[in-house]
Amino acid sequence: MAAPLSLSRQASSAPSLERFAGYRMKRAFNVIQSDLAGVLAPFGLRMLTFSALVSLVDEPGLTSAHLAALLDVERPNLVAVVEDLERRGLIRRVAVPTDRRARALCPTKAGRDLCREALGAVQAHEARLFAGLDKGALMAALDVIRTRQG
Amino acid sequence: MAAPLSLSRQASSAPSLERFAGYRMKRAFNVIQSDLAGVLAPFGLRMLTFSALVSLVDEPGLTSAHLAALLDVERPNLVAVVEDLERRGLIRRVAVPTDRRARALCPTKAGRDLCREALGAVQAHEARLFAGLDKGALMAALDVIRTRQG
DNA sequence: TATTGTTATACTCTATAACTATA
DNA sequence: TATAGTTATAGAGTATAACAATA
Repeated sequence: MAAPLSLSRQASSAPSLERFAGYRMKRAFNVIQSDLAGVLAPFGLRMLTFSALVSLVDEPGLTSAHLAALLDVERPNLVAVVEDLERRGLIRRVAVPTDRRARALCPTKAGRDLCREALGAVQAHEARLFAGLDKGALMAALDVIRTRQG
Repeated sequence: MAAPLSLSRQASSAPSLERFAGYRMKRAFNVIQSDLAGVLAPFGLRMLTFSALVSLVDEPGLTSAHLAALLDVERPNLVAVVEDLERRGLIRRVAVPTDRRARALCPTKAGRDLCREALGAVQAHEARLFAGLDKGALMAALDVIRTRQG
């Protein structure tokens, strides 16, 4: 595939777009995301469902609202996720004695088991993806960016 | 907002999710993306439109298919983008003598001007966002990830 | 046969508005 | 009033299938 017209004024070896970390990040994140989707698919999990399950195994009893705040998504987006997890017997919705509106989300044994397996697969995936890279430094940089809204 | 049930078995100070670079990257990228959208909005540009315009200023005469390959998106997704850019007089579609199917996409003076202004705003934004960080190292790491599909 | 640009379409992700039942 | 969970909905973003014109 050659360029149809040679209108380029220079052999611009450093395209402007590539000078933006935001652009490179988007491209890198696309790779990670589609890769990760492939890793999670065999478990019947998508990224948000996986994140929710892991969070609930870490902190059993969270409500939907707490979970939404933790994962930084809006509450309505968790409805389908929680329903999916419950329908598959991975979590239970437990009545909260002190607040009849709320439902504590608790992982079942099956949920904890699936979570452990999926975590292992994701860990293996990241080990491959970040081999040779300073993952700690990368994560630290990402955290700085994350807390720099505005 | 206190946890409704104290079912947590431990004061798990390092949540499993946070151990994944993919998760941190998603969160960091969300910040960058919404931030960047705010920077580009005053110019009437969205991320993909901005990327397309910058690419065309860098390499005038690219066809839609070339642009799609360059930006790693499917061709149909550029139709609306190119139409938008042309309707606003930022690019022109020039007939290609050697291939009557293709149309060379060429930025106009207005397009180059808007591109320069938007590039400046995005650069300023990134300077703020990455202040104190080793942007070069971060970009290098992102590139390694990007080329590590599968 | 293959490719360009295009249409139509669909799916994912995620946000807002508004309802209900509680608080 | 405010909050928890939910419904309905909408808007990005992006992908696939298929078509007409051209190669």
